[in-house]
Amino acid sequence: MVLQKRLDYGFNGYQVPPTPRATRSARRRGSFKKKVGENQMCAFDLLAIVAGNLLLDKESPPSSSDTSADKDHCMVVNDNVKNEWQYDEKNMKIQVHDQGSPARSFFVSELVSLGNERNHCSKESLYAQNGLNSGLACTVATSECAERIDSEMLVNSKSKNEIGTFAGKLHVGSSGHWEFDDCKLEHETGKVINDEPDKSGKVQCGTVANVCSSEDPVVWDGKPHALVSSDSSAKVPLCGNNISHSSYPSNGDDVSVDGRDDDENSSGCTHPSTTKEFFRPAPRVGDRRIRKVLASKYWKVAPRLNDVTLSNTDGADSKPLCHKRKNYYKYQKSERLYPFKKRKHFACGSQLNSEGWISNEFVCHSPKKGCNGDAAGSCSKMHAAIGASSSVAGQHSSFRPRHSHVKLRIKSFMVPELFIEVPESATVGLLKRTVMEAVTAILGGGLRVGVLLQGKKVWDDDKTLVQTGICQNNQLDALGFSLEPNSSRAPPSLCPVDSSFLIDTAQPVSRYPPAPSVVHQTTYAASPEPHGTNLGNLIESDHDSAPSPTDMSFDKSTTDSKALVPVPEMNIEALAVVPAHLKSKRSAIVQRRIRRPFSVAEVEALVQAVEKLGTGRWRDVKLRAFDNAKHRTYVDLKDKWKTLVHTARISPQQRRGEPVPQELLDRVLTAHAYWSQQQAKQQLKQQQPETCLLL
DNA sequence: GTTAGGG
DNA sequence: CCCTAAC
Repeated sequence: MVLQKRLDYGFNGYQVPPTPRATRSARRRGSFKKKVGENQMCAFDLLAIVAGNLLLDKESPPSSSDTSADKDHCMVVNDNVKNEWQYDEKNMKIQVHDQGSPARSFFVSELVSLGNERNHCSKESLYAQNGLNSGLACTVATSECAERIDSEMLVNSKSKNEIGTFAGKLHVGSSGHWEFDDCKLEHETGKVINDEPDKSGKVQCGTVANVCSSEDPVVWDGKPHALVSSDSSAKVPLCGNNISHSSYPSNGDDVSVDGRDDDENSSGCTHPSTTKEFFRPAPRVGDRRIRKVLASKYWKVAPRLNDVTLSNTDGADSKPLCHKRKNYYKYQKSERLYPFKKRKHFACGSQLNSEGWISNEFVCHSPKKGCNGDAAGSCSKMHAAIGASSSVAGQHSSFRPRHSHVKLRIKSFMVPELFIEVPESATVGLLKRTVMEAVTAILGGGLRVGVLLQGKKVWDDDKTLVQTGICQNNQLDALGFSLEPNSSRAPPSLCPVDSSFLIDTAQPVSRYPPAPSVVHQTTYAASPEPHGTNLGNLIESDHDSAPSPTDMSFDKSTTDSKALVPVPEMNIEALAVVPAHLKSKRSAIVQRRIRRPFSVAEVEALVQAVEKLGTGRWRDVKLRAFDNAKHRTYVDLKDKWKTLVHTARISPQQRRGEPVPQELLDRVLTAHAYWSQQQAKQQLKQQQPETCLLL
């Protein structure tokens, strides 16, 4: 049975994280200080800022809890915020009254919270093992909401597969930052704590973080909730890893950076989620209590190797972490997430449930039939609903009076279509996990933000908002953002998406030549040493990330006229399909590596190495020519040689992909023939003595 | 861990 | 690019 579902979160959108925060690295860079000034900010900056909400900073290792936080506690309870939130039902706002800072208001819609089953979190999930799966999104609930929440679900993180969702989105319409200084962590109790469970319409803020026990340590990655900050100041809202560390500059001028190194925290279950999501029960929604869930954690992918070491410098408690690390390596080795499998069953007729529920719909199985067309558009539906908001964040003007700021409010991001396949006998729990994995695959795949203006994609990152016209009010209405598979802009920890995808779809190939090969060729040309060279060194070590279109610098003369290009239909391939006939719960998540076509330079390097070393010594070839190309295994090289030989034998018309110079193909054939001959000779020599002995 | 070959 | 047998 194939289930196809499109997930809608809230208003078909990713949850907007209420609190833009800076990761430590971001704080180091001071990027959070960036403001959006229409006169100085270019499109790229805007992208970076938005992306900052979406992508986890790879460099930020999972942080531990802060001074006031007990390491062993998985639960973050923040009672600092209590009674400071005033929910304005009429306007669907939350007014924040903070000492020392002006009141801020947040648009609130629905709530999203995620309950993770504990064992899933700790044992079954690859993501968990990789620190991806950590805990709950925290929630802030009105008492009304709280009543609706199955307390068991929230309280007991061990519960089975409870994914409770209060779909919703949050609009943060302020420049303010939230600080949670007095968070306390409560071990093993994943309960939402309402400091003042009154029913007066006030909003309680309970933070549920990383619900897992210390025996099931999960590295909290500190991943911010995705999303969108409508913070008009547009400070890069990278998420701080630690709730207690989170110090969100409220004016962009001063950022307190906690110098503590969180990495030392090694006890399990450490990194509390800092996210808060405010919600109110969806009005007029009736009994829609549980909806889809997005946990912030899924916005982060595995940390880099050294990040994984996290916490572990003191050696204590290293065991679980080592375990985790091991898994992480495994994950690393298997490379990044990639669509689980090619879509053989494109959805023909997936529909959105108006409520955003997962409705299981049968999918037409027709393998090749033109479902592609339909599906192809789905990714482009990831566009964020955006509203130009002048109502929010008016405070900023006071900070930087010199520049007029562009104020944006991104209401939500839409989750792209998902295709899910589960056996009929699958349990609901499995279904939930499957969906979660699918979502994770997307989110974990790394996203970048595209900017659209009047339906057209703005490619030129260097243009200022003024130049692009984004700052104009009427244009703001036409401004949109899209989430797209990320590539180079993503931290390495984020899964790169097949570069060819970007090149093929999001980028007109003819106009913007694929960068990897460009890089290769230039580098290669730079050191035209003949034989004996380690060609691999000429090949950039890691082209995990192909430059995204936004990275490319073009001739200014051309970019000007092409700053706006039609939004290409996204390749549905970028979306994930979850095969749910899980052979085993673990292997279900193992994903195919992304396809990385060999560049001409790589082919040349390969040919040269094989000419020298011969076939059958792929490890040597790898070391010699591709030592720095981590993503090329010797098996890859062997396979490539295989295809090269095949390619050389077929007619040019039959060849596909980036054309390989005939000269190279000739060398391939020559070398292949030569080494085949050598091999035959070797075998003969070996057989000779044997036969002699036999005789 | 490598190699070879089928899928 | 994956998988796996064989070494």
